[in-house]
Amino acid sequence: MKIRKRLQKSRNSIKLSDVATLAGVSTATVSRTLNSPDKVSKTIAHRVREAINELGYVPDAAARALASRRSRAIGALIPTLSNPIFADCIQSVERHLEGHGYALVVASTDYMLNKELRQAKALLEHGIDALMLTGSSHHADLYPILAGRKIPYVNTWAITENYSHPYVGIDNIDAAKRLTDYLLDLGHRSIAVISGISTENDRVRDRATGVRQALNARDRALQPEHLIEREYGIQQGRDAMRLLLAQVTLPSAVIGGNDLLALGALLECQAQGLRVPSDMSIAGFDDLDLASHVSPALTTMRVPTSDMGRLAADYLLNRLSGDNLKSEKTLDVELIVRGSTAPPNK
Amino acid sequence: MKIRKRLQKSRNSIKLSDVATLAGVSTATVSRTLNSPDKVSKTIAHRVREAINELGYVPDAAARALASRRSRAIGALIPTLSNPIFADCIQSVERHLEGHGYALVVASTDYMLNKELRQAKALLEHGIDALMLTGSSHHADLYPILAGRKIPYVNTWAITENYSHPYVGIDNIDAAKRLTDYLLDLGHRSIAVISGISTENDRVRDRATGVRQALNARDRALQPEHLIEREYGIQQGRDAMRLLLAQVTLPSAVIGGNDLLALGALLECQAQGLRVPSDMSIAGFDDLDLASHVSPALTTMRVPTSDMGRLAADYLLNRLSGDNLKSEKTLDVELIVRGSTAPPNK
DNA sequence: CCTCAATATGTAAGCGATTACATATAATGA
DNA sequence: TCATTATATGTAATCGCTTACATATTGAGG
Repeated sequence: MKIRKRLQKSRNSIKLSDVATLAGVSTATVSRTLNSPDKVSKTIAHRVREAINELGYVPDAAARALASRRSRAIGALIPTLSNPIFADCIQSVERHLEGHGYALVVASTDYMLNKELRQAKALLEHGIDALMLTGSSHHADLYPILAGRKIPYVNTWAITENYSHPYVGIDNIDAAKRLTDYLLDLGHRSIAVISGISTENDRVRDRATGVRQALNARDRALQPEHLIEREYGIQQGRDAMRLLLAQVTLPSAVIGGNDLLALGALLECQAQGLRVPSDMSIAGFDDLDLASHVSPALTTMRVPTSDMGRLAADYLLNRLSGDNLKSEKTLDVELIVRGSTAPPNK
Repeated sequence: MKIRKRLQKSRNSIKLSDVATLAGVSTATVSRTLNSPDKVSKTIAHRVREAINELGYVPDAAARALASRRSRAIGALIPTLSNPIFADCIQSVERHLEGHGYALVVASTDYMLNKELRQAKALLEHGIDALMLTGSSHHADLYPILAGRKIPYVNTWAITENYSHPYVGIDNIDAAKRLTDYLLDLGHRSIAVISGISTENDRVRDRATGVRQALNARDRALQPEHLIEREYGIQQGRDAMRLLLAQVTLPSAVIGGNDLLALGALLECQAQGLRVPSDMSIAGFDDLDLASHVSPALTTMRVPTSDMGRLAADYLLNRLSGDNLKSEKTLDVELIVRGSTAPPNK
């Protein structure tokens, strides 16, 4: 008589059938007490639960996933956790998923669509039930793959052209337009932008577009030399500002693609003896914690980072529990006026 | 004749046996080409790979996990992603796992050991192969559970007493001691600490301990009223500094439990007209990006956040691929002296 | 009492891989 | 040339659950 030896782990370990035996019921009943308690009588359910406790039974995720075809895990694709707005957003997602028994699998794209696709595939192979994406423009293969596997997904941080895909995001164009309008209303006529890297990044592009549209609406234009792209970071903001300040025609206001770039710009101005906001107005994006504490405090567009995470998570959870609704949630972005902006010096 | 209807997802979907049929080989061979290519002849492997491509086959993670008993997912438990040092660390972990085909499941503990235990259980139920922990003191039930399931784990951000558990971390006591020594060497005699919340947080406690030890070594003591605990945050740092400045005996130097607290302290000093560092020296912990850009730039202890993530990930990956080595890696913390500290005013 | 529907369990067939063991084939050495 | 090993495949038994369908039980209505 030969006995197959399996890996150690499985031995010893208590399985559902052990619980069933101890409770004197069938495996189906144990499974039901766990997954749809309403289908089991009080008395039996109680007995089963006692058996579970006595044995310290823990269900096997893989077996459960295989049989039920749901892994109870949700994937999130973000550019990088090193950007605090994404970290905060993901934190919010995790908090909400956790409460619903879902695990969060994160993967980062480094702002590259190719990597996004690769990571998406990896997440799918690892077995996620739904996927949260960043931005609205993706690799051409992405949506088809998701559709093929019928994986619910949602875009975040941006809205979707034609509302063709579910999203929970902000209107970056409009936000940038409003910020620019605010500066124009203050009297600024020459506005520069220190932008994030626009390559493969629709949010960044939209923000630049918004600035352009606002300027054009008043018969102005964004001068090519007044648009500088840099990776998000304080140092990069400083570098960019240095370039701007070295130009022949100085802007009177600068919009940072995010608060870090804006802060860098602010610091560089101060380092060069310019006074903010009297000599130079500076505005940012995101309203990081920082923004309100620097001096002068940063005028910025506040983005509801946590709300976005929560709503995106909620949407996916709803999809997974059957609701087949679409989601087209545009969240409000709030202009926070602080000390770093003022009318220009005449 | 009755045909069982299964959920939709499974139909249509291509499975390993389909590949086997198309390639004209057995399922075992397909599985082998995927998992141990060296055991398959070139020609057959090639044929199998062609079949895979032609069908667009993607392995089913759940089935694979059930049969092989490994999910190819690793869990990470951190206090919160909202603290950038953890976000950066996790980012680094993700980057390294990704390259090895492992997925990263994150869960946050909010600095609470109970929640840590709960989340650990949740992660285990979701089926992780290994677990990365934060800190070295955990709920009493945690290690036994991990041991029971033979799950490799590693502590981070701290070292383990008696080297009783694998870790990749820093010696917080020593780091705080060195920072304090530096201030003492500058001539400071009255040093205050704005600490994180020490409850259930060994890193925070260790740092306070380090300060105490350094002071005691020079026959000084940390005055109770000179130790203030606050959550990590700029505003909290300001609040704490305000309290300190309202006291009868002012310290001449303040150590922040992290850079945010230190920065808050710095800003509050400046807001109250104190000059840093001449009137008050301020030092932080972590060396966030910020620290070097504020003015005066922050003296701080640099913690190798990304290295920690990478090394922790590496250790776990090694464990999973068989190496049964222990890990007791104490990473170096570097004192970065900048403008926010100076000898005290006489 | 009896019928019929609703409710509570049980039975056992998958889910889609991995892998121990058996078998066939090729390579090696005497 | 033949026995003896490697090397390559195939066969089929799991892995630990979920769930469709069958069966048993209970209760309500007539």
